[in-house]
Amino acid sequence: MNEKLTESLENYLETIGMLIRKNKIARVKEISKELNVKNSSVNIALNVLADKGLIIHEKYGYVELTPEGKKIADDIQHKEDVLLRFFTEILGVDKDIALKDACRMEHTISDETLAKLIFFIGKVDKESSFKKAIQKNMKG
Amino acid sequence: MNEKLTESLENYLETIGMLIRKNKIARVKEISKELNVKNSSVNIALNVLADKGLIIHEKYGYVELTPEGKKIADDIQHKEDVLLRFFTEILGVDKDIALKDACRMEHTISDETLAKLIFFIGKVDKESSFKKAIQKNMKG
DNA sequence: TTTTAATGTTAGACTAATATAACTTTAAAA
DNA sequence: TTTTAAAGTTATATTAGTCTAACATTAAAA
Repeated sequence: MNEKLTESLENYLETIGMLIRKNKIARVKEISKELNVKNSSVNIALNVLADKGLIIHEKYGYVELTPEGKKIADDIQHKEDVLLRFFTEILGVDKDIALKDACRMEHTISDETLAKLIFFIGKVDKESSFKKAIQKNMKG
Repeated sequence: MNEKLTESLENYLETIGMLIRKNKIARVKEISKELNVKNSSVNIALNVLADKGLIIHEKYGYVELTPEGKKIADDIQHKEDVLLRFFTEILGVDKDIALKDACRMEHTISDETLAKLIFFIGKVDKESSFKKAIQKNMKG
């Protein structure tokens, strides 16, 4: 059951989650626009995700996430958020570039490394001396 | 000419570079062993890389990198090294996990983010108070 | 020098992800 | 209520990367 998804399928799930958050509903057209693919490609991916029990998609209807699908979508979104924060707030990477990097790396970072990274960001936030040292150091 | 390589082709180049560094020569068998693929898969990839002018491979002979191929191989290896150092030395990730993560992320990190990361690691190394703060903070 | 094991190559098949083009359904405008 | 444009679907094709199985070459052992 817990087969690792491909990067492509993870992106579909994440996008569906984002659209539902933003618009309440997710439609094929919106997904294809977001991912820069054709409706036909979306349809094929949706069939695969439905087979895996991660979405519900009735013909010509909206796309919904099952609880399991939502869990995965949220997990990937969380990884993106953490990476984005690290790149922008600590490394000082330009926001657009940081987002692109986060969107690609979110599929490959391990849970262990993610946990360490979250811990690191937390420490930086909580301890002002540490934060100042970083900001001072990353400017020059 | 400067078409972006696929992750798979990048891995082949990087592996060829590593084998030449380690053994002076790179052979199909060694590449397939390293990447956990079959010889036939290696052969197909080598044909593609040769077409792109990144390797030289005469039938039944060793595999060599062209200057352009070596440049790409070194570049990817460098990205891996930087990521590995960050994960192990600063985040404190277990070495095996850190290496796996680095090997996947080396294909997606941008030059901009890499540069910032190198700068960050350099600062941590040079300023002992900063380093101490990080080590102290990452233990707990 | 011949035989044979190891290595390398080629042909053909499969999977995943995409596209185009033709067709269907839905829903909004006339 | 009918027409039509937008959205969704299906069929078919292509590309990249892999595999297995059959075949070829090399080099080492007999």
